[in-house]
Amino acid sequence: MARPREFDTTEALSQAMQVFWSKGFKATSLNDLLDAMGLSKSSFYDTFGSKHEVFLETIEYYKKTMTAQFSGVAGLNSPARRLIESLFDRAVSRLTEEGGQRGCYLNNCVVEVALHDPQAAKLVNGGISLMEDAFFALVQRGQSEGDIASDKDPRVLARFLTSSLNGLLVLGKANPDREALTDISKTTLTVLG
Amino acid sequence: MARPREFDTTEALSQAMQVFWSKGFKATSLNDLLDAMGLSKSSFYDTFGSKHEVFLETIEYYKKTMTAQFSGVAGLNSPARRLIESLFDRAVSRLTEEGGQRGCYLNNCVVEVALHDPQAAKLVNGGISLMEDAFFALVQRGQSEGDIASDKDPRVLARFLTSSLNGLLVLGKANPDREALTDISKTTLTVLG
DNA sequence: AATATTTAGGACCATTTGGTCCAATAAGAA
DNA sequence: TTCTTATTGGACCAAATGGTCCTAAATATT
Repeated sequence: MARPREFDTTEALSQAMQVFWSKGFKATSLNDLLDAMGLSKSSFYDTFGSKHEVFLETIEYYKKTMTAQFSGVAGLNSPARRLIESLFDRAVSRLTEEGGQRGCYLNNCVVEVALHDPQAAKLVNGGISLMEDAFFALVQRGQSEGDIASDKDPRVLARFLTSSLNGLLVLGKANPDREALTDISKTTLTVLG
Repeated sequence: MARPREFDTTEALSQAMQVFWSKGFKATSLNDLLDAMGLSKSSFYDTFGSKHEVFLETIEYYKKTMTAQFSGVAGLNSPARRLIESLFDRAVSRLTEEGGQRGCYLNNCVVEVALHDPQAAKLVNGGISLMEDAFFALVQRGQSEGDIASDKDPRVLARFLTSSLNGLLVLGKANPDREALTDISKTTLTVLG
């Protein structure tokens, strides 16, 4: 029919997410977005509608990629307990790398907008549920593999792990002290039995 | 000498904090502040200098009041372990109350601003240290009272509790589900032995 | 070649932003 | 009473905000 789109929508979305992730929603200006996405104003509004709409889409996008990553990890043959440990290890490593203090995107979104942006809140909540569910599956597997105490409710453990990981990410954002973060991470994992 | 100040600086600061706490730094406009503080623009700038300066002052203010609260709690004769438990219980209660989802002010500040506002970051970090120290003192007391496992490093436990409380507050902000939060809280406390 | 549509770029918009400054007034201290 | 200072309120500011709209060029399909 006509001239096809020159840019990759998904790629643009991914770039938008990076900016929101680093600066937050409010602190990200339209120009920040256009620069990062490499779009003209017209293309931007034609394709995405508004700043807020892109924002919502980046949350969805994050959920998709995070889920993919998680189920990638969960699919490995390593014992589930090891996988859980490595998730925490990786969080600590990332936090102590240069520029690795952005934390979890969902986490950031919760804190900044959950109270005043019901649409975003709903999406973010869905994302956190996915996280919890991923932990749940891993915990169950760990229990059947004998590496995680079987007398504990896997749902409870999953919630605990989700909360702990978020706490770790916040604290690491505030102060990326490898020793302290490792302490926290190890202590958390002792709960698995 | 001359006409005395009509408003209470501390009270105004407290009101400013409430707004920042609810809306975040960026999303709080000057008018929001003036309304909440009950000040005219002139008084505001005469007394506080700028939006950013008030913001920094509210963090200091929060630290002061939080420390007072904490050491108030720590000074009670109840067993230290009970006090720790009640801190978590209270967090859960607050989160499940109507309008109680603002979380921890320091936590919010970390997430929104730590990466781009070094001054705020420093203050917030100090606040988190105070929190950790308060937990540290309580853990030590709990250990000497025999209610907390003595074979565990109190510093490590203090860090763990700080992280956990922050995680709890974030998750509660996202989804104030009493059952889930209680699960998390209880699981956290099992670590104390 | 004609048509359809995306592209970039910029003009344009009203609103809001944080902030300065001034004038009039109010009230305590000397 | 006089002096000093705080108060309010509003005029004023430049810059940035998110967003609309239009034009002209580019690029595909038919």
